[in-house]
Amino acid sequence: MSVGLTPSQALYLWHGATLKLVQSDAPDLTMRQLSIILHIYMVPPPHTVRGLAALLGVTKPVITRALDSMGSMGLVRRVRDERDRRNVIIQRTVDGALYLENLGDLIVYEAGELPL
Amino acid sequence: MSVGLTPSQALYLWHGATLKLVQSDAPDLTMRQLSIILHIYMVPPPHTVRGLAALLGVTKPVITRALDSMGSMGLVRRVRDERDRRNVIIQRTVDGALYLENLGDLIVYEAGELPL
DNA sequence: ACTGATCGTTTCGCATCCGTACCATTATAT
DNA sequence: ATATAATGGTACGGATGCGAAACGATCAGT
Repeated sequence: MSVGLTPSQALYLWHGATLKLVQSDAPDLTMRQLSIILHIYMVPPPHTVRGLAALLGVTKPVITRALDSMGSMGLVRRVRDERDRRNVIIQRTVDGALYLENLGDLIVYEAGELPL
Repeated sequence: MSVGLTPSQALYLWHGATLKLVQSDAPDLTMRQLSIILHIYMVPPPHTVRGLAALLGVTKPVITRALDSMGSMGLVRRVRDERDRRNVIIQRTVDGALYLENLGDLIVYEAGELPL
């Protein structure tokens, strides 16, 4: 199954998906927050604050605040690393998995609506 | 050319694309702003403040402010409708077209990196 | 001409996000 | 034991976004 995508199709896809995302009542994540939660769920652990900050090219407080926000939404969870108690390991949650599952379905649906 | 996309592939695609977008020096658009500019460029004109507000399900000032921001970035342009001077027609710009062209290429590149 | 509706903008108070700088805790090296 | 480094969090001032409400300009109906 190939995912050959033209630039025009790519933009149509993003147009439809972001529109649905904005229209929905789902929590309105920042682009950075979305990038963070996607990374946490799509890339094998462990994930740390410092690692995410370096990956995104932003400062640590950005990650801390994003985890605060998404944590209060129940999308991610913080756990102290017992092997090195300076670290905080960011973990997935059921609600976070549901959120991304919903996002994935939304994009797939938009892809189905694409003009070929 | 089919765009069959599994939910997993969709999330990988968004993961890669949002990550590159955050990492880049490109102006950091809000999800709403991104949705607006995509709509302006992907859907035939005319585009008005009220129409966009209704489409996104947000209030008018949100659109006004988004146009202020993106206007100062040179991504969109406002023009009075001479047939009905109450209306403001939102138009495309060269810089806006370049911005979206870049976004489209970025997504296409990520799609090429997708695990099949 | 007058009235009411429509459209975009502005103002207001509030919430959130940003980067810089600093702090508390914990680990490592000497 | 002490000093140094590393990690995440907090405080701060500034920038930006938000919705509700009010405003000025313009149009349409009578």
